[in-house]
Amino acid sequence: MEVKSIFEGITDEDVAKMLKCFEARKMSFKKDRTIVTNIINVKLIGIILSGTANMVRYDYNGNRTIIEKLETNSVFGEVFSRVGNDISVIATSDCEILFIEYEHLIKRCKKGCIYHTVLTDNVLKLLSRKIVELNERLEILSKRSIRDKLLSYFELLATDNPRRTFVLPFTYTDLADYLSVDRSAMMREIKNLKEDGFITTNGKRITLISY
Amino acid sequence: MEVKSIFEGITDEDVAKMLKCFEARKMSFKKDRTIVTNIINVKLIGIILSGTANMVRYDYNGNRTIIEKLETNSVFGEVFSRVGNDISVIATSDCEILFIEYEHLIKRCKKGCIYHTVLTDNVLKLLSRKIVELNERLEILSKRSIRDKLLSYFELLATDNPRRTFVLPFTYTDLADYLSVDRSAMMREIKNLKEDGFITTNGKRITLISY
DNA sequence: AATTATATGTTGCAATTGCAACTTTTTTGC
DNA sequence: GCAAAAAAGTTGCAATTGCAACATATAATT
Repeated sequence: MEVKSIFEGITDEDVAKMLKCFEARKMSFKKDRTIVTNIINVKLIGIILSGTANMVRYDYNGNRTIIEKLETNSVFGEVFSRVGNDISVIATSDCEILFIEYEHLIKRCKKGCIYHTVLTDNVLKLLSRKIVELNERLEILSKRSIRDKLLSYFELLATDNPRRTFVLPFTYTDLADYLSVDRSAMMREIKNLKEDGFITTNGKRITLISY
Repeated sequence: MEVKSIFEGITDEDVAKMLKCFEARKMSFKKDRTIVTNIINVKLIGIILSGTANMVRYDYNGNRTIIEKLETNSVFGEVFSRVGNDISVIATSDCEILFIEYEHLIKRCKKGCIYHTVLTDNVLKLLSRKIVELNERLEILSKRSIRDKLLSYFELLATDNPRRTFVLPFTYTDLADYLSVDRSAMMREIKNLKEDGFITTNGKRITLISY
């Protein structure tokens, strides 16, 4: 998840110049405050300089879906994340956000911003990475049972850890909203997975058991 | 869905030059043949020059998921579509596919391919568009009932049509695999939607009823 | 430290879904 | 135009899920 900044490979000095040219604006948000709503047609993108946030949607039944966890250097906005009129980004800790117009990022400007090529390459990589993440998410949501959703998400988290253990990046309540399932049904299924010997848990530390 | 070619804005002559430089390869596939399997770590991308294909996955239960419908000018490959070891692209009609190494698309080459900037912009747009599509898909799959999945997919298809009518781009069998639900349960729910006055159908032509 | 709020854990029950096993209709290939 | 294959349409039934309504544990706030 170590998202690199879109300014990777550009000196601080040059970044500062570009930001000025881009008319970038920095804003601060307290925990639990709404950073943006109704992302549709907003041509701004936001970069999280510090803090964390969730991108969420509430449907007409009042069900919350956590669309995406955003961390430092994460980027959000219409192009990067979502079209739709019911999406919000909510700070889950105190945040500093940098807003830039998307067009600036990809269009070469007339002024002296010579690093647009580097920037474009970085944006390309970021978009590719986003696509990979979205596909991972899709693979999980396309599973037909809560059990399979949990197992494929856990599998993803355990990847690259030989001990097949990991710490949930969510509360269990949030996990249910991330997997789009009922919380109590999910808890029941986690209990079943433990009883059936698929996992062991210790709070948010979960270990996948292999035979 | 009108996907523009990644070579949009470049003359045929120059495209031909670039393809040579890229060592692009054109291949033909008959209907129902497998175009690629196990996309993981394949740094090639494929462009559909003619015909249609589905990107599919079979899970260990034998359930098929249609990840994506691919049409003329659609692009697929690890960066554009999916990491994973169980994905295939299957021709749904006779197809011509152009294979190019991804690196060529985004790296400026030493030879005389002067249109890399245009190409990069096109790839950027394509990736953005893909992200939008993936998010639409995610919104559908995150719905908790078959009814809501159907309704939000239908809503998407009816968008921009004042008559709120559209033709399913799928067979009903495929639609079930696209929504990741059981086919017979889906058919039952479609019947319920008709009885409850949400939709009318005539074969694959469906009309959403508004009050 | 006490109070409040939030998260975790449980369970009965009703509704929804998936599965299996069919029939009927439509499409495809010869 | 006929036979075979695929798709569409149905239904009973068992399994899974969501909902509601709790109890308990943990974290946050004053």
